[in-house]
Amino acid sequence: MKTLKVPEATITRLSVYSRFLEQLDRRGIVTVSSGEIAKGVGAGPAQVRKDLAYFGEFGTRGVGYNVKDLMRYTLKILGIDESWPLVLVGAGNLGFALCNYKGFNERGFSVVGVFDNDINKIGKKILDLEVYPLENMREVIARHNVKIGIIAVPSDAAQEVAGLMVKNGLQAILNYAPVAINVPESIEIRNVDMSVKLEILTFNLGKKDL
Amino acid sequence: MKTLKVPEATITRLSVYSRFLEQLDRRGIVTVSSGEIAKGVGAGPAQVRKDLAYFGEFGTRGVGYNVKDLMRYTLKILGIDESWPLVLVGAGNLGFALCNYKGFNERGFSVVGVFDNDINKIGKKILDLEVYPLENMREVIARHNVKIGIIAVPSDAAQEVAGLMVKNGLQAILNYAPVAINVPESIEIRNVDMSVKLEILTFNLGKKDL
DNA sequence: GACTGTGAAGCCATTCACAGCT
DNA sequence: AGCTGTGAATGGCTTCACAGTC
Repeated sequence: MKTLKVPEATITRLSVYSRFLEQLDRRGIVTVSSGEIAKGVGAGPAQVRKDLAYFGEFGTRGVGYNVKDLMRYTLKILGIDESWPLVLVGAGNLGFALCNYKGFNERGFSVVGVFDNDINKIGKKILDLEVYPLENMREVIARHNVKIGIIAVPSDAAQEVAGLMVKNGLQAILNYAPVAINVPESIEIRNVDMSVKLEILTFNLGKKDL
Repeated sequence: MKTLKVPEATITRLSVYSRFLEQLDRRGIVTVSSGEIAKGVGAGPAQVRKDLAYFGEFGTRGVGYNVKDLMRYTLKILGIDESWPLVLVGAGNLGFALCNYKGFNERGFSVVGVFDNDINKIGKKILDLEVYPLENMREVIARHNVKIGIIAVPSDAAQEVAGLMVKNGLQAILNYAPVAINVPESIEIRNVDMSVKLEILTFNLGKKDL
């Protein structure tokens, strides 16, 4: 195993393989081949093997991969073999939904603090979490040792919130506001644009009536 | 302008450019250069020009692009110069949030029907929309001439729902269930995996403590 | 015989660099 | 002079094909 730069596309697929393996495991399946994984997630068999090869040799030639083991390896690689506390800023519809989203919990994420600067939202409850003013963020981050923040505020507030997150010591940000954000090099940041995939669909539908 | 195959990455960026141009337009900015767009969305200037070049020549050499015109072109290319009705299956947390998500409306999408097979959810209201049983989907699709469906149900129900959507005449599906779905070649389908980007963050955070 | 792991080849997207226009 | 549009060069991801192993 050599450690070269891993393509982000590989990480993305690894996350998908990982969930697929969990399904197989739940169904009691013990062994799986790269071809079966490929079919299950919509990729090529060589792609699956190449992706895994970035991190080691997990299979047995002539046999395949042990489902439970490979599942654990993928979780380990992705860094979700332990749980991650999150803070979330923006208690609007989207923020509310993200807090309640079970898929995060299933993958080891849990929102431990929700913040907003809207006086009407502060004090409201989301499940068992109370919405706090932004001033409380620093304390919650310290108490739970939070590293990742989620931005779910309108575009015009996103940069300011990001700055605050960095100042409060967060190391990674997931930004749901459809706007580019500036943060120091050392901060990991990814944008989630909710409508991009819909627009890929409309683009492709449009091509068809030519 | 030659019509070669457009990379999906280009469409993705086009969607982002488009939103950035809307912001500029709202701020009253008339002209913009590829470099300014690049800076605003976090890309390279050559990338911006190359992406646009797939669809025509929209700029003026020595000057740049007219913001309003380019904005309209991008919307047209993406197919969202007119509005798209959507149906959504799954009235859980995620479905609820997607229905209420303003970002979709701002880009010309509107959910015209919400469906679920859970007797406890049927009849509930999401804004002014009532949750209907799946049997009503066909009629709503026909009445509003819907082409795109959103799946927001648990993984184990996703394939079945997709089949029903295809049977009812939908041409494109956006799948929020973290599972691969089989549909005929002619159907456009994209998966949205909510936790992938979080896992990219945890992967990258993990690499740092080596 | 079956399936993994991997160097090499092929392919596609991004970046460069400059001609062309205003 | 400044910025676009684009062929050429680069770089990187994916696919192929086969040697290696069970």
